[in-house]
Amino acid sequence: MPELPEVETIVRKLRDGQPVERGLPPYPTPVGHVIMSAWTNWPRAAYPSAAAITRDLPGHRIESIGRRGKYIVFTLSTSSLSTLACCLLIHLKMSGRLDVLNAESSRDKHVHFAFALDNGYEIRFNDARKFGREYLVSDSSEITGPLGPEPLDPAFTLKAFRQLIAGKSGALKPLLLDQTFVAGIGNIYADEALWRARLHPLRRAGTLDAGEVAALYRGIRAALNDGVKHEGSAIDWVYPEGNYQDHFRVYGRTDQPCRRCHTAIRRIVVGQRGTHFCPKCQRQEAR
DNA sequence: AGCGTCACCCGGACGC
DNA sequence: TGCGTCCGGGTGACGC
Repeated sequence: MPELPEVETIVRKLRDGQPVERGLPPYPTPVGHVIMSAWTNWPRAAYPSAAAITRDLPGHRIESIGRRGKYIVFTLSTSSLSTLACCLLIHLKMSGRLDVLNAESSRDKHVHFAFALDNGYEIRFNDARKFGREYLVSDSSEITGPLGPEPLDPAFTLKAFRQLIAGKSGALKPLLLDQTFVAGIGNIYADEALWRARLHPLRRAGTLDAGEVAALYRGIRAALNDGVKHEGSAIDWVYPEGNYQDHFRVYGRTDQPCRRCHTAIRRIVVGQRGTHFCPKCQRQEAR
């Protein structure tokens, strides 16, 4: 459920030393600090392996913290202890969160990966459902290479989007969820973008006219920008962060009135995913 | 290429 | 209260 806006919020707060959950104390930014040790008790989440990460992560300095799609990217530089530059990527998947806490404090039972810094703090990957993954690679593109463009990047123009969607023929909802098409959109923001564009989730990409392609482009950008503005969505106990859930137009609003036309929002399943839309203003047929 | 299906997990919701 | 069952989320693998 962390999608682009949630991951972006997490990255910004991590850089600034702000906790992900209200009530937890702030902490010094990890940027500039050297990793002293690494630990995991869930080897299958570690790429290339738990042994490689616990062996090779210590000694690196955290140069910067960024985001690509739904991946959190720690760019690591060399230090006196280590001579190879590399990247640590973390994908939170469903239930992951990152906490920065005093290394002496006891770890929650759902922490499966942690690394300690030279300032007494420890970055902890807390993941109740164990779907998350961490990757230590020399070049982040090894992991993020297949991803499509960043939808909020200035380079992601309407012209670029037209070229991107030109060869596509399948239904819009699965297309938006395809990270190699556009990076960072998940189930919530796909539904929200389609509502804004007035396009049915099962509409075929190849049937859109120029105006509808533009509407979809604007819908994607508006939904994601709005999500970032509200610091993401806190839709259950996993991510007690932003308040975008209070602004959902369709997601999770089954049987509630459409905010445009008051028709009851419908829920269908598309590609195993709950999909919410307004049956009146998101018509399936082409104009 | 695109689509369907399953697997990976487990906390929480729900029904009894 | 306790127990059983189902759900859902992102993604990769696999089969058609």
